Amino acid sequence: MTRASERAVGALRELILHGDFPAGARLGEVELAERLGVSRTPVREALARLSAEGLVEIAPNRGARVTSWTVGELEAVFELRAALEPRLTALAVPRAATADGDALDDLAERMVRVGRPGPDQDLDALVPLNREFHGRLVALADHPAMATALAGAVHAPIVLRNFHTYDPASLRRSLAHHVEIVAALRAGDPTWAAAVMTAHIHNARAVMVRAARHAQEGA
Amino acid sequence: MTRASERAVGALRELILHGDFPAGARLGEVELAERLGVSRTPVREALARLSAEGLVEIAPNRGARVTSWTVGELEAVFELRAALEPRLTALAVPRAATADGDALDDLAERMVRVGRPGPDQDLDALVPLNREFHGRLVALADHPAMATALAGAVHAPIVLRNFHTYDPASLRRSLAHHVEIVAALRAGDPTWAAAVMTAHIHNARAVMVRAARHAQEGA
DNA sequence: CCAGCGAAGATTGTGTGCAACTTAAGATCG
DNA sequence: CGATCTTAAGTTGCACACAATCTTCGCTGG
Repeated sequence: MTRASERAVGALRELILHGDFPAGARLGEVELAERLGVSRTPVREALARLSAEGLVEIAPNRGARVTSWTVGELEAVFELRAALEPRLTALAVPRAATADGDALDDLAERMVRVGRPGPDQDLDALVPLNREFHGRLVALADHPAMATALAGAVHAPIVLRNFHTYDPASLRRSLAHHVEIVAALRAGDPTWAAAVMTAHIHNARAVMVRAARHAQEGA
Repeated sequence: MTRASERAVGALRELILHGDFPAGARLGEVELAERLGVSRTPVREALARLSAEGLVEIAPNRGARVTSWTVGELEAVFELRAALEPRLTALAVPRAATADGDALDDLAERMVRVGRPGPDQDLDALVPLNREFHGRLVALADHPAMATALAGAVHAPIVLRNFHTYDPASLRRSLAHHVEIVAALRAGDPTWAAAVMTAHIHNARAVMVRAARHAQEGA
């Protein structure tokens, strides 16, 4: 059997990312321990690790909560992504083999199909595909320092259930960016790829900030 | 009394940064527990947190070791710093009050005095001053996302006991950079400050990479 | 002599009990 | 009636014990 703390980390991360625990929700240790079928010890370790990832916040003697983001913090996260992810994309270009391009192309195409308005549209299916796309790109860059620095930042938009907040034009742009990044990668042009990634992130930033502002005022 | 795990994190971080545990050294839990006067539980938590900071590496069922850096990883860390720290510096400029400029000026001047060749030179004294200087700049930027992303990277050079590896010309440049950054900050010019910070990091990178190469070949 | 195997020792992973702290409700006093 | 103190319930922090895993050393066989 795999390690209990390992399972706890994965399970809890999925629960949070999937929205079972909304932002700000309290994460009691005994509650999680029962739910995950382990004792409090691995739960504590899982919370500590997710805290390092930025998914939960731990207040001493007061327990853990799912991280909640102010508009300002959300903008800050996108600034960080804008600083790092284009660089990683550029690094990935010369390292990509043909097969990597094929895999990314497949992902980008599937996202376009699933994201296109109509009866087949499934915005929830976009989330894992998007994670996979960006994850593969980061892996190709083969730059652990930047990858870990980025890791804490990428979860924030996901927690906000992002694709439902995209307006049609922004969503179309976002999906087109993926396709264009693959094209730039296949053309072996890191500057092109990085530029599209920059645009991609700024587009996402605009969507998320608008949504967060709206949610904040609406509440 | 303050929390045991908190003390353990701080104490262990200082021990590693101070060089009591060389890179690659094994960190047995019972050994640390006895040394720090706590039980294994807070030690494990401390190791987990320092692992998130990048100071130690944990292998499942095989314990923790002080992170050791290959030349390639070291270069990667400096790439990350080059991507983030100039931005943070630029952000810090408009937020700095006169008192902040004074404090940074004081630090920069003390570093110049302590770093100047002669009987008063004390390269070990530079380490905490340098940490404080960069730390204050990061704090001024008031950008938690970037700050935490950077946190893991800044330790690496310190672990390598850096200032002893500087040749006189590079050291002089490095100390001059600090002074110039303060000047740019006082002039309210973020572009200037960011540019000097970029140069500062590239200068450090050249020194560290050369030293790491030398150490690797010498061993 | 070397490779592979096996058992003992050591170390990490997990469960559980108790102490310390936080928090919220109720009582007491102004 | 409102504010503050008290108290009790619940939760986290820590220590310790046991289980699982890894490592090392010795042994056997080729």
